[in-house]
Amino acid sequence: MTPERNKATIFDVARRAGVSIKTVSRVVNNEPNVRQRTRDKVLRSVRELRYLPNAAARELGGKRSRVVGLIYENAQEFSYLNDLFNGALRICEPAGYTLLLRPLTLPDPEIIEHIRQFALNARVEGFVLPAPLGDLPEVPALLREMKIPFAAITPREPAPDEINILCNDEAASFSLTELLIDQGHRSIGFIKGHPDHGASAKRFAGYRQALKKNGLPYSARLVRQGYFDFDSGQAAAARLLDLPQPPSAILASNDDMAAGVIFEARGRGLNVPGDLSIAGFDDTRFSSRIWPPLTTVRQPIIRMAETAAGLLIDKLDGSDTARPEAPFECEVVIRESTASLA
Amino acid sequence: MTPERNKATIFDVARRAGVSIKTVSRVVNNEPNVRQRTRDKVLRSVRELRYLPNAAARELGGKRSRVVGLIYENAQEFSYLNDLFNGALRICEPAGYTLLLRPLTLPDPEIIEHIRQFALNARVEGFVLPAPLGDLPEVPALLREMKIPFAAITPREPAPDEINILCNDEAASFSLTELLIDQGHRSIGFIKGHPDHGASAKRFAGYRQALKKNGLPYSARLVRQGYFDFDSGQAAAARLLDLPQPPSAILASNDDMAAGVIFEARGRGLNVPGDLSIAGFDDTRFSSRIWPPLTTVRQPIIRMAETAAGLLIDKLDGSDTARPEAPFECEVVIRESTASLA
DNA sequence: ACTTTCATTGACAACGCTGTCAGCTTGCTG
DNA sequence: CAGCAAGCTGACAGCGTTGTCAATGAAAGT
Repeated sequence: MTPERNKATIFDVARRAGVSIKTVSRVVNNEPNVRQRTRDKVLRSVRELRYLPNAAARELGGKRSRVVGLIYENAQEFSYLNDLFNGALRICEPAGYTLLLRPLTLPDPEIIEHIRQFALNARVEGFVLPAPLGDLPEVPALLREMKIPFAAITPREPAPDEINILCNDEAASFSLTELLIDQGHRSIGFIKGHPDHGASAKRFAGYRQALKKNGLPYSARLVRQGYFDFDSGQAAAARLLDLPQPPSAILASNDDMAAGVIFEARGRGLNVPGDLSIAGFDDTRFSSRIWPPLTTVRQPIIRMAETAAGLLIDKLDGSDTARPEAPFECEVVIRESTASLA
Repeated sequence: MTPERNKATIFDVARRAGVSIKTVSRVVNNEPNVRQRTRDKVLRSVRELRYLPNAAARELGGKRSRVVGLIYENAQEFSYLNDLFNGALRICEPAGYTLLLRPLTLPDPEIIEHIRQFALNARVEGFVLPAPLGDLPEVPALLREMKIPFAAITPREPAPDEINILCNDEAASFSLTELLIDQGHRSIGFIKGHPDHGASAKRFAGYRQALKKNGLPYSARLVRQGYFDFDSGQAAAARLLDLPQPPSAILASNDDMAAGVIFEARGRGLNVPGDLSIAGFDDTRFSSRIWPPLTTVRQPIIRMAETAAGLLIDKLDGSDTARPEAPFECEVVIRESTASLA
């Protein structure tokens, strides 16, 4: 069944280089205490024989699987997942790590058990933990209990000795809100994100701060709860637009919901952005493809994922360079779904 | 570094059950020639000790990695990839296989080398090969050369002894075109898909057949080449709409391009579907979320992926039940981007 | 009852690597 | 130039399975 494979083993390399297998092992694993000349000899025969270490033997002998797990919520926006995966993969692959994906469906009372099984079955050495899984307290708790290191990509408070990648959601939300205010909007609706996502609170906070700083009143009527999906965005928009004095702009906590707002506005014959300005978050693949193209906030997900994977692997490899990461900067992308109030 | 793991080994199980490790191995691997009573005894201690076979030892001893690779074009529509992955995973995981993803960027002169490296590094035993990679002749050729079985999900001619999952693209395209004809459209533009995708030709063929059967003339002017992306769809639409006698309906070979057509139509102040009916293919996540919601064709990707993975694993496991699969049925989804000609 | 056959079971050698530890070289120190 | 530390190298024992093959037990045929 199994196809023919790379046949050269560490013995072949050792014989050809005239050293012991242990020395080959040292060279291949970049361990210290090998004379340069010896190292070169070994590397040459590695190349000549196209030697590829047998991962199974490596794991069995060395207790290291070199597997990094990436668990995520299945309902997440695909472009987010795609960036996440590609970013992490770009780091893991050259470092000799295998990146394993595992979707999880929320809510799920057995989620902890599923993660545990996955970690065990796949021999995961470390996890990349994107939002919203990193926001659930029990997930980090489980990993701590299992003593599996993880790199969270989520706007929570960074715990000591744990890797946590942040971006300045709050500041971005602030800017976006100010943009609308600068355009003359005085009544700005806000659709909150899923309460289990840490980003939701941050984005909401940025909105409130911008109102406050610009002397605009905060009205709870203009704020609706959403759940990051299209339908909840549409529903929230419907209620905002049904208000006796509907807002002239709506800020949705992500683009899916913003798309729902546009959908609802169109259904009511409203002109966007003429009658209603709309902005979102995330700069999804489709944000620029819908009509009108969406004003939104772009997170550097790929770089965040790269950093997360990089720090995690450093930790797994023991090259513990403890460096506190500065939050990543979000970027406001201004498109055509927002306009000055006539 | 490596966290504490499941400690029970095959020896522990064997001792507890009062048998040899080989017998435990037999039971765990569902091999024949074990008395039922013995099997039960072993299974009980497996359960009691929460025994989990060590995958590395298994691979080292048995030469089987139980890794299935899923390579895909990175530019692919995410929802397609997501369905693909989830479908395949749903089969692989319970069967004890690890599903490994590997994005590939096209075009890439070294793609073959990348796939080869991936197969070697990850010890891939079998591949799920979705379009358009399965359409490239060199990819199946490489896998045949490496003697790695694969299950292609692509509308090519099924090769003997190879797994190939099909769906009736052509018939779906035919239906979609007839739908427009039934709505009174007599001048229907068509935007072809990427020439490297097998589906493109099928979809185009269905269009032509429908015209022919309904006695409508075929005009090359009404056909433009696209590349499955939004921009090429928009560009093609621009040229069709610039025609002295523009079509009253446009059929795009996928939804991304159809979204581009809508975008272009809106930019010109055209009313969709009032002035122009538009339909696409694939029923992307956003197809129902853009305005107007898109009439399109839905493929049962998840089921296709499940079937592909299932047949592949059967083959890897040696339970070779050679069964010719009937093509999967696509489903025309009628939404609001198409309407009767006034 | 005595083979013969086949199902069932176990002993033990791989599999290809890393960890441990001992031994041999060097280079320095005084 | 002895004496010692540090650098370098190799021998060898695992690691936890599966594959091979021989041994045993049970069923069937004569």
